[in-house]
Amino acid sequence: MTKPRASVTIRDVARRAGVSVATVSRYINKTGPVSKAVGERLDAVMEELHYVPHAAARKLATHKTFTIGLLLSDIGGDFFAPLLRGIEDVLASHGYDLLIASTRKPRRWHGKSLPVGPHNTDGILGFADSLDEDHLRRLMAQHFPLVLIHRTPPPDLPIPCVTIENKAAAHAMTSHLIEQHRRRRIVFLQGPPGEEDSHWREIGYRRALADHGIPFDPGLVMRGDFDRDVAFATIEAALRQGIAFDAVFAGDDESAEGVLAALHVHGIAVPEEIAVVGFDDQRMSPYLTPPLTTVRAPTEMVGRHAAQRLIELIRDGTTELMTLLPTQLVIRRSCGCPDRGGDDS
Amino acid sequence: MTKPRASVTIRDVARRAGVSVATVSRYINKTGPVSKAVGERLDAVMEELHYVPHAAARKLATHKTFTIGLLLSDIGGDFFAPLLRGIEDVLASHGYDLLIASTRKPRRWHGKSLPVGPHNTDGILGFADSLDEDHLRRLMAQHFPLVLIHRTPPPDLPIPCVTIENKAAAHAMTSHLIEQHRRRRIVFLQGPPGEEDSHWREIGYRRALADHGIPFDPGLVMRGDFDRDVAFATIEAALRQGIAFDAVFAGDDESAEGVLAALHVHGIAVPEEIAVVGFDDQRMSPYLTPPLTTVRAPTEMVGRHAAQRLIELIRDGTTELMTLLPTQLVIRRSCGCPDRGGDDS
DNA sequence: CCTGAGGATGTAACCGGTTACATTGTACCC
DNA sequence: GGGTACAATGTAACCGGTTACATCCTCAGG
Repeated sequence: MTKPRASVTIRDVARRAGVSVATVSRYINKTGPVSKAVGERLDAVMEELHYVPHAAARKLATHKTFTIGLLLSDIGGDFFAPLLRGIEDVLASHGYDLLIASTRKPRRWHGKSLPVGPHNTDGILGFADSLDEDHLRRLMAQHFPLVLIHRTPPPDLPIPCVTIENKAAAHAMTSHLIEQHRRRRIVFLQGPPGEEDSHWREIGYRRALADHGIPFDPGLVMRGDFDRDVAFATIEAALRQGIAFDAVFAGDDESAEGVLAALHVHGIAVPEEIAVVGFDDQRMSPYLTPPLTTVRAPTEMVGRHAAQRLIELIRDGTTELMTLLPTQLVIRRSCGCPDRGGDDS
Repeated sequence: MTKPRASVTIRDVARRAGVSVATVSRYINKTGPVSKAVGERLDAVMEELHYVPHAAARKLATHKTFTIGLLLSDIGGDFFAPLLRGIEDVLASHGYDLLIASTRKPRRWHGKSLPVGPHNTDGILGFADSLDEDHLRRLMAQHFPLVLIHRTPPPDLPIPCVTIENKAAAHAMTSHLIEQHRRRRIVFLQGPPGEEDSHWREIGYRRALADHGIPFDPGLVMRGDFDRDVAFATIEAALRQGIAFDAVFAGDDESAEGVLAALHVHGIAVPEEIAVVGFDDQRMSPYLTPPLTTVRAPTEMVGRHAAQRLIELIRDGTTELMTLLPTQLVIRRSCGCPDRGGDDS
């Protein structure tokens, strides 16, 4: 019923083939010479017995797990699928397994010990704020391979990270609104407090204002939390207070959706009265009304690069510290540009 | 540089605390009596040494990995994020780790041996067609815990599975088109060949036709492959051939998107001339033009139930064989129903 | 005072691989 | 013919935990 405990071990294979376990191990791992005849016999025996080496035993003996851990602060969202696909694809092609740990609540592990680490993986990928600074310092102290995704490390910690070009894109987007569409009072909707992408996007926004001689008005920077409903409420409040603005640069597409909804219920025309742009280019963005002008984030590439960096770090002990992937403006209609027909999707 | 091999073992802890390894192990696992005084000393020492038990060693000794494997035929898409979230959440709450193996190409492992199995996990979750029938038989023969997701096992294999109510929903959706919107020539767009969800949806569709006395026309069943572009091409071809139809039941929302696009470029009014409905209720579906009437699939719940079933199977050696989760019609505009304003999102 | 029960702890075998080292055999070269 | 090099293989220790079993101690009951 429960456990026939029939698991086949390397000794069973060795006995059946009339050789020693060392020979079997060497043959499997190509780690020493084995005669052709014995090799063939082993192939046959292993096939016959359905032998599969026990991962834990191997890990214990070699101190290599060939597993990497991925820490996510929140699984779900459009973000996650392409990121994972990129990571998984690269890892698989190098023979690594992927162990995932996630949480609904951001910062679940802050202060606690991590579910992945030296005891069960060869290295870890940490997304955004999934790890706190203590974790980073401890892991570095142990020389444990670690790569951050969408997050830069504290200045004194040389931890490789992979993230996207936020500032330049935000600058370009803001400049587009100013130059092409003559907007001057542009609201910026921030992400959650401390969110790094949002931080850089805001910097780019401010820089663009400065570069065009538009004074920065702190009253135009509002909370969006990368959340549809928060953004909706924020814009409603702004309208009610009579704050004047002619464009909204939402921190991400999620909040842009809320902005569009709020303007819609108030009967304000987009883009004629108020232009709206976002960031990320999510799946639904082309279908919003009007189609959302935004910035495409190469999320799958982020995953691929992060995995690549980590593997190099494990193998060579070193890799590039900073990988910044390019982003790209996606002009649709919500900024005021004309319909360009069969756009991408 | 490379490996300071400074890993702290249970013997280090034992020595430092002046007790034997057995005592330490017993204390950690609460598997035998340990005096209060020693317990406190051990707590202190473990904290001081940052001791974390080595997972592989424990697994080897206990023959329990506390890890489950998830096999995906293709990661990515709106589908996976909620599914994974559900799985991860339940597993984590029971102390299980999640090992993921995926592929871009469907059926990558068909005929080959699997990346997860008895050698590295306590049980596996298999999504749709990720495993072939040989895999299923072999795993069953070894009594290895296995739960299928969005797939039912061959009739002679008692493998638990978790899937959604496709037939009843498809029946209800088709009936809605017939009864509420007087449609009689309804195209059904199939998923990829062999896709099980699609199969049941088609059964529901046919049953509804029969129940309303509408003769089944095989010429109205076409390929959609759950793919936007395939669906687009199929509808274009149908229009060009002059096939008469007044509604399209797309096998999923992805293909419904293609249908809408094709009808749009041909200047056909939806829903006035042709009604369109889908299945899944993806993120973008409310934003299509017109907003898509579809069926909501409780994907996160599927993940939760599957994980729950597997854990029961591992713990108790048995669980329910079939879990069928309810789906729900989501009426929007593409079927011809009037706008109901602030719909869900 | 002796005995038995049970609490607290230690000793050592074991899980299933890997690998350093030893051993044997054969071919090759001088 | 003797020595060397190297291919092919075996022996046994080791990785870091768990756990069956043995030991020792204390305390209650007769």
